[in-house]
Amino acid sequence: MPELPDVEVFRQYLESTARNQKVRKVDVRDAKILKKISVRNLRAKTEGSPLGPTQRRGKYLFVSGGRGGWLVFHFGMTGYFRYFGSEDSSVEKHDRVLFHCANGKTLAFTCRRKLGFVSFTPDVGQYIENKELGPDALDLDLKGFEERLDKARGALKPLLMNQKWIAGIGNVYSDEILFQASLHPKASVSSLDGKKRKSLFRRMRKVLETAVAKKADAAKLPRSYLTRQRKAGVKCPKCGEKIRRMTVSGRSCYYCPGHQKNHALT
DNA sequence: CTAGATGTTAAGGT
DNA sequence: CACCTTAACATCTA
Repeated sequence: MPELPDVEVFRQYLESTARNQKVRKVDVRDAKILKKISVRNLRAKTEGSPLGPTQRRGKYLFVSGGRGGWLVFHFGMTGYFRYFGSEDSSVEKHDRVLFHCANGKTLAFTCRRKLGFVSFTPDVGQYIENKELGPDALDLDLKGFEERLDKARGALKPLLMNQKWIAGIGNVYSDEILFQASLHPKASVSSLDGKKRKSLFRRMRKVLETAVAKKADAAKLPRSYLTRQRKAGVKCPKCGEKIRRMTVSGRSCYYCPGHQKNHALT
């Protein structure tokens, strides 16, 4: 479920495992997972250098590959890292790129559906600019958030998921944030008064911080969280109403009709 | 067998 | 031009 909290956990995982390990050999098992770089070039840029430091912006993870620039990881819907020693584990079916390190261990970029990718950039700032990524959702203060709200229009859920507006929030956490803020996913930005705007910001931070602290594990989230049981028909942990499913901008959206009401008609 | 699943983005429409 | 929606991507599971 790679949204901001998941990617932050992947970042921390890499920092506590493969960080500073020199890459001995890069094994690209499926070249289609590479974006805008050839196998040959990736190897030339990465082999012989240590991994890290790391940097994250929204759902994008950047890992310094030494003097040549930065590895870029995007996890799509099913990506994650595995770090293993040849003894306790081995290569699995969906491992797409393997970073064999000098210490004998391997960092695998695993991605079942191949919607994620591995890329490379000489300049992180430039990469972010090209993608037009908005500020990281955990790197924005209330003032900055309100300034961006001033420029925004339309429904809240698609706005939260718009990576150019704010980076890191996806389908699951946008539902959770709106659930916690008691705002309807289709409520418009213009329907928010000052109090609701502030509440949305606070809940956004709280949800993302909590998710990171719980290692992005849905089962470990507080009982009051929608994400623990994100499906239609279950009882809302806040008000007891039945959780409902609807489609919002092409994605399935779960919400509680009991405490997330849309007062502004559209 | 079919529908749907956490993300991004190209393409088409308003 | 800006914004919104849909389809496509690849693969697995309910």
